[in-house]
Amino acid sequence: MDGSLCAAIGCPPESGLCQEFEKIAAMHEIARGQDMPIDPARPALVYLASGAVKLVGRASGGRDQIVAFHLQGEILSVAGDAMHQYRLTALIDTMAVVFDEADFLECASANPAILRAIIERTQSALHRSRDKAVSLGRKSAQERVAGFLYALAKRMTPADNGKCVLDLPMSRRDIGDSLGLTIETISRQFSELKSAGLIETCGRSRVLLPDLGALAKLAGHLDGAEPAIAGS
Amino acid sequence: MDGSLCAAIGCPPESGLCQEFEKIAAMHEIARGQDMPIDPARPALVYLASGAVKLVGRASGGRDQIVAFHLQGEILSVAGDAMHQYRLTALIDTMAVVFDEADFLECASANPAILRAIIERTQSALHRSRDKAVSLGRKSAQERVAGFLYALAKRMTPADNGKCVLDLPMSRRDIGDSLGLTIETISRQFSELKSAGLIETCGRSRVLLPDLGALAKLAGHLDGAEPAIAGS
DNA sequence: CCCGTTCATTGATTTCAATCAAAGACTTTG
DNA sequence: CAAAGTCTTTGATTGAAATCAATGAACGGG
Repeated sequence: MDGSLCAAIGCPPESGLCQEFEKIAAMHEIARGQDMPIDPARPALVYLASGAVKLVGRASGGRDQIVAFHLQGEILSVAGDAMHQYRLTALIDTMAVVFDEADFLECASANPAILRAIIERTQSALHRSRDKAVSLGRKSAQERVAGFLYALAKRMTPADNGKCVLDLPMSRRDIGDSLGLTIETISRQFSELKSAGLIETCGRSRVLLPDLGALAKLAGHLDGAEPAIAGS
Repeated sequence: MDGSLCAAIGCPPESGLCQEFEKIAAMHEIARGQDMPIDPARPALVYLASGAVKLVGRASGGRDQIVAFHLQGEILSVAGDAMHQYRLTALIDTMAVVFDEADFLECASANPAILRAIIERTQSALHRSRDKAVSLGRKSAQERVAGFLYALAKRMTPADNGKCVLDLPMSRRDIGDSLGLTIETISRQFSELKSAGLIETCGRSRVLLPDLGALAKLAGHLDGAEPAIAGS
């Protein structure tokens, strides 16, 4: 391993714990577009040393739903006993370290800092998943696309609040699979946002967002009190 | 407190840790239909000593999406910094113990067993949330309703595999808000399932499921290999 | 540099669930 | 037990996104 896992989870290098983890770790080099082998019987923890992946759930009929994107340095948990079947696919060439969850936790038991790091990351994933559920369950195509671009901007360029430029690391299909929409709908929404002056595109992946605030508003998020209705 | 929290998270009664937790705990008695006060600025951990709650996310325009149901004995984490606004509403009279998350983890740091219990519960919630995302994003109304009933049956009567009787603890509106559908659509799907002989209803809440296997099939879950298409 | 492939856009039509509207069933309460 | 209210069911219509179909733009290998 390269030690970046230890840095990521706050494991002190001098503790010798890294050597312990190394014993139970399985390294996987996954080329862009390839799936990571997952044993459904054994819950796994995956650390992304480099690269980026999508976690995809599949319903019958080949309908795919991307449940999360994960980037370099993140840790994710993959279930054993879920209703649906999941696979982890590399968006770009990726180096992943896979642990059997039980083994990892056994190993980490001595170190509360690591356990707390896992808790924190799992909770972030949970909270993002909940937000996704709200979007998927209750929002229009336009709101979902606007929210997607807004969230991506916030995640990739946290500082800039007015405008920003994005290089989308995923295809229209991936965006559709993430938002529960078809590629055609994604395309149409991009066109509408363009007409509305809220985005400009350049090639397939380059997007300019001139007014992040307006985008957030379109996303239909409820931040702050809902305007009161007169008489109620 | 009543000690059930310690039992739930595996905290040894003789350790004196329960007394520590008691210091940072806030008890809340919430009547059916009432919201639990949540401070959006402070992430919280909530233990349900008794009762049942729904965690509801709200988009603009008053559109509600139930993100999870939680029952007696469960622990849930409520975010501070989410895209949407969430509230925790009691389905029945509920006794909840609320902790500031940071305080709780500080207190639990000495005890890896507690941290592992939190990890396990958070991961279960995450995995269920992912399954929900797949349903919300890619499934028809019929599949969602069938899947809902199937999952509820599995959760409430884990032993019986053939048929079972449910007493729905939530209204049609709650089911709709959980599945991203309207009450009318829920009602229509119930009627269709009735005609198909897959459910029988008795009053508002009593439901008989004579064929759990057929229900699972209708739910569109992908368990096992997808049937190969000839020539591909 | 050009051709071929893949990916994205645009248009026409269909479909599923939302919405609008009304009637019927179950509870609760006086 | 009756009345009031809430929750549920059913029906008619609308609407947003899926699907079907074709064109057009970007990338990559020869």
